[in-house]
Amino acid sequence: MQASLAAALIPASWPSTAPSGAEVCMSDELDLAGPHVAFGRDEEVFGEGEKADNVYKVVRGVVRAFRILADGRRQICEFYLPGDCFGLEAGLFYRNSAEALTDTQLVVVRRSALTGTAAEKPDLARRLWRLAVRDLQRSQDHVLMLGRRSAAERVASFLMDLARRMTAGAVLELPMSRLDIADFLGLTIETVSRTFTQFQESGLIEVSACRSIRLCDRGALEGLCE
Amino acid sequence: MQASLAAALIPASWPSTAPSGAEVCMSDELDLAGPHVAFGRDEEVFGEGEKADNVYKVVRGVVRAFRILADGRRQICEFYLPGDCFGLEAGLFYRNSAEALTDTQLVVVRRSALTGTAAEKPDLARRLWRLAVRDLQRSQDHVLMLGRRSAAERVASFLMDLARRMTAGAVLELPMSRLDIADFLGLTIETVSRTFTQFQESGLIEVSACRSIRLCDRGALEGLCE
DNA sequence: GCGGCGCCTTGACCTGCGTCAACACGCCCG
DNA sequence: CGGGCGTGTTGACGCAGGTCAAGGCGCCGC
Repeated sequence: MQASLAAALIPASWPSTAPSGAEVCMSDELDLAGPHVAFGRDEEVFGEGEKADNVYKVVRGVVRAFRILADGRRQICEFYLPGDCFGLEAGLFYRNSAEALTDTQLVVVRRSALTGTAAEKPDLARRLWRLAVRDLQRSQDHVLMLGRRSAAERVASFLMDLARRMTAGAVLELPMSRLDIADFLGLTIETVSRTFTQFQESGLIEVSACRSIRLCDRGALEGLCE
Repeated sequence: MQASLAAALIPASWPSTAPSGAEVCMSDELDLAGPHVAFGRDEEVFGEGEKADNVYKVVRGVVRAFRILADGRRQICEFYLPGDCFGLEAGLFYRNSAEALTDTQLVVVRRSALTGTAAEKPDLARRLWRLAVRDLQRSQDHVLMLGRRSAAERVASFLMDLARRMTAGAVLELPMSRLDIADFLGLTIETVSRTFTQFQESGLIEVSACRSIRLCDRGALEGLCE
């Protein structure tokens, strides 16, 4: 795909022992610098089981990470938005597949460049760790949602999470299809669609184009997230 | 709960750049040394939202980590078995609660002892990272299971995972109740119970006492895990 | 021994979501 | 302009798993 990459690592100041502000601050824990690589709509970035040689950071566009069962059932684990890093594995191989949702630009860095310098740069090592822990927290939120929430609650959580991460104004532009949403939420497209219209009938949202959602009653939506 | 703790960190050799053997090797990535603390059945180790001052490692017994929704719905994120570490957070606070299932002994280490030395010990930093990444992988497996698998598949996966981690012989001694299993698998106790009897009727397992499960047909069980 | 309490199982019934199918609405291309 | 295709919506129906309720079984204390 892409040949050898010169990767520079830009360190930044880091609080030593005490962790910084309580919760998830999504952006820029890991400042990767390297060549930008473009991926087209639905293009594979890497596949499950491939050798995990590269680490990525989204510059523009959106990426889905997912796993597929033998019979074709798909579960999307995460959507990566601009600023998010992904592809850093503990083992030799990628455990998920990753595809661009839309035309996407990624920074690509050789994994060896990271793990190599991590030994000398404690700062970097700590960041890698925090990156992983934050992903873990998001994944555990996902577990809670899939295990114990109703369809309506899942859709509401999804919209609010996306709105927060995309720092949208009143109107949220969904970068993904109903199928992607369904596969993220452990539902079917029909249920997602019905939930949207049901939200619209209740005045929680307004679906102008099917990818443009106006969040009319954020309070009620928050309420559904618990 | 427990007073000030002297914590020693025992380093161990670590391959530098290349990651070791492909997949999850559960044990002893983090060698924590410190005082042992005992917890009784259903005793809380820490609660969601508390200050995350300690890190734990299971010596004996089992711990559940979980989150509870406002209306009481509970989702267990993970069971920690002997050798597993838990409670290491990126933020200031625990994001899950943790309770001992049975009488349990834990090694307790001050978090500051870890994060402090991590800066000087790249080895340790790398281990912290791998620990987090492995938890992440387990959590993503969990997501796949909750999002896309049937009740029977979930129960089968659960049994096989537990059998592997507990290195059981033919008979698996469940350390947890049906309710715990249900809350881990996103099901109800009734469904878990029915699935067990259905497995028994199909000859996959044999339930001698209700916590003792003989795995009669591992092949078939594996088949259900995909 | 016996009553009470946890935990588990089982049955009958219900419902939220999946399944299947039809149709609507762009959008592209001829 | 019209047909085809991809995507989304809607409706009718079915079913996996939830809910509710009853009862069994082991264990403990008296």
